[in-house]
Amino acid sequence: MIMLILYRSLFPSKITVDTLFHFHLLHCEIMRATQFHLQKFLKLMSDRFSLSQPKRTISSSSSPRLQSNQKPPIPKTFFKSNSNGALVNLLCKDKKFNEAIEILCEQKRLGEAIQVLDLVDHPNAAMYSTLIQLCLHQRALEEGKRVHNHIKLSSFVPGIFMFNRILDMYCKCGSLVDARNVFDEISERDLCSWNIMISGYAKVGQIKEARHLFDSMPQRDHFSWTAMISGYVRHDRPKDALELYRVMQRHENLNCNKFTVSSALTASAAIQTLHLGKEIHGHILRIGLDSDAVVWSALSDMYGKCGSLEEARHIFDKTLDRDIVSWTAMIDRYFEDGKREDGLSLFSDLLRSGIRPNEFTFAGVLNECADQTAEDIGKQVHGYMMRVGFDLISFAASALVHMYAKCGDIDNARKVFKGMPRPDLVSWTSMINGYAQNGQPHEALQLFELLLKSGTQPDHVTFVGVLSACTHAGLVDKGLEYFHSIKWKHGLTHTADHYACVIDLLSRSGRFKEAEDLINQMPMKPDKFLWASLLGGCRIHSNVELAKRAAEALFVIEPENAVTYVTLANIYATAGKWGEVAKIRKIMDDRGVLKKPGLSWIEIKRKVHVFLVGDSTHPKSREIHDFLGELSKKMKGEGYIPHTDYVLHDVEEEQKEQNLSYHSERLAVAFGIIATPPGTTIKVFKNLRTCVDCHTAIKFTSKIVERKIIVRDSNRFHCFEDGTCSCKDYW
DNA sequence: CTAGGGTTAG
Repeated sequence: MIMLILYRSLFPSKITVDTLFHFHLLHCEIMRATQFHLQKFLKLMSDRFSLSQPKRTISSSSSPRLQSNQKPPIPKTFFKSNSNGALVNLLCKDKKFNEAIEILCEQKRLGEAIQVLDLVDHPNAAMYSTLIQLCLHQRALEEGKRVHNHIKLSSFVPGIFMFNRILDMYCKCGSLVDARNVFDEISERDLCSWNIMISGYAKVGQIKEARHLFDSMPQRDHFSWTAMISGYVRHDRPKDALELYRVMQRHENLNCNKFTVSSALTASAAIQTLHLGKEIHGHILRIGLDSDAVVWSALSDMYGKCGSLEEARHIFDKTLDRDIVSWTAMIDRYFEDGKREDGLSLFSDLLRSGIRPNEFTFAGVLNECADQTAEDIGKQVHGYMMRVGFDLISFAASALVHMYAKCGDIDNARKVFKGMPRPDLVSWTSMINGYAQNGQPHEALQLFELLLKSGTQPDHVTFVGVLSACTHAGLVDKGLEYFHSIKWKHGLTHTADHYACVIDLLSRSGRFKEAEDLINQMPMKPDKFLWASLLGGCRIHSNVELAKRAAEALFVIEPENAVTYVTLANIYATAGKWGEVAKIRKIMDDRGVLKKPGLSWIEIKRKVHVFLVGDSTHPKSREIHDFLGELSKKMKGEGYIPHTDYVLHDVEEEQKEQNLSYHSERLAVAFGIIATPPGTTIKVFKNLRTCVDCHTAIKFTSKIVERKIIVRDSNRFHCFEDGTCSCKDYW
């Protein structure tokens, strides 16, 4: 339609192949253009053609000339023609550089926008301003420096306004050194310059410098105070923040505003002091700031963190102009408090309210799904996100990857990941971890190599995934290589997690000497994860002496954890040291250590079925046990020998006296098989680690019933297929 | 849109 109108108005009497061709080109441009740009484009085109209108009427009789004179000027493409390329080219040809820069900046094409600068003889404040703004927004330090240098070399003399913008840009890009240089260069700093500098320092945690400037500045306004207060809050110094807040209140000429009170509220939430928060709440009511959505959010945050969730909800319900942030905060508050149902129900209220959830909302709900391995809900959220649209470069996208990976749906995780134009480090890490946990350690390592090639800098969390992939793949030396590369190649510091991973790696393969050496020379105290890994390794290789050392360390760190006692007892039992076994039993009784009951669950037709060990409460219990009895016979026929040599079972409270008592995962798997059509993949979740016997039994089961069976235990995913498990018996 | 607050994963 637009094409037709444009065409008629410009070429009322003539259609030639050439003009049609041009219109085809224009059409392509228009189709790519956004609504906003379309208007600009049309205006530009009509300006152009109205100028040459007289010629057009004359030439309507002689078509050849019309074509040569009237050709819409489509110059050689200087700028990428992916969208609005021709428009930008036209604008540049017309020397409308301002507009060209504006359009490129709006499309976040920073590099090209800076290129335009080089075409301009005398760039003006507007151009620089737009560019600096975008650099600031994109946190593009290098580009920002380029523009800054351009300004320095040009004839343009920046005013204080421009200086402050540059200052802010450097601060936001995290380059406080550059910012400080600019700050020191400015001859006539205004209050704003000081405030930008202070908040720059405060934001990155250089509180000392911030405070120094704050103390030495000629005069302060509420911006200065608030910047300082929020700096303290952000960097874990809530007490200093509240102290400053109190001092500020004593200055009568200073008004607390919504920014100040929200920071103060965050501070009292951080030290979990309800009465202080209530005091500030009173203050807020007195000065009438209670209608602000952000203040509300801080208020509800404070009440939530100080243990008054109902009060938080009460305030939430009373707030009239709740924005999406308030909703998100309230929903997440429920999740934090373990109230998944309340959180989800508020989320569905939100969907009904018509307010569009943002990336944070999606991320919050998806992360909850990931924690709960609620893939079903996660998928629904994903579907909703597809309908309303979401940014593929956002928390939400990486939360999706995380959710699928955590739920063991590695295919969907990969699909989302592949769809991301520029996956962030968190997505890479989730994906690597996902592969590692889902029995695809080689894919995990391949992906890590891809990450390095992409130029993204891995961090300490990424290496946890990499090291655990090596562990799962049994690649001990490769793992050690990666471990050392953390320091010498990537300049990162080893964390306790890295040490725990390497100890896991070494002790699983029985290289205890190296493991001990490493423990003795590590710079921090070994944590419980490290000792637990070591203990696990000792169990595999029956290393009684070292197991004792590891267990003793664990008894100090977490005396209440039954797993340690049970594992140690098992190691003693395997070594035939029954006296020691009895001792441990006694210690457990004396200390009142209770074993965590093992439970497994399976979701079928949106209903979750939970099983305890030896459970017979399920309505289909009879069928389940009958099925397991039949299965047991077939398994024995195939060569299955039950593992009953462990006196104290791994982690579950159970006596394996008769075959009638099955571990919860066996029951869940059995139920899955009888409740679904042949061939359906069974997916079972378990809160504890699965035991050797069940692991073997499920391997047989997968072969006998010809099903893919996925069991996610507390450690990892096991994917059983045709008699083997993806973990290759290494877990 | 010259400075400031709340949600923030692996």
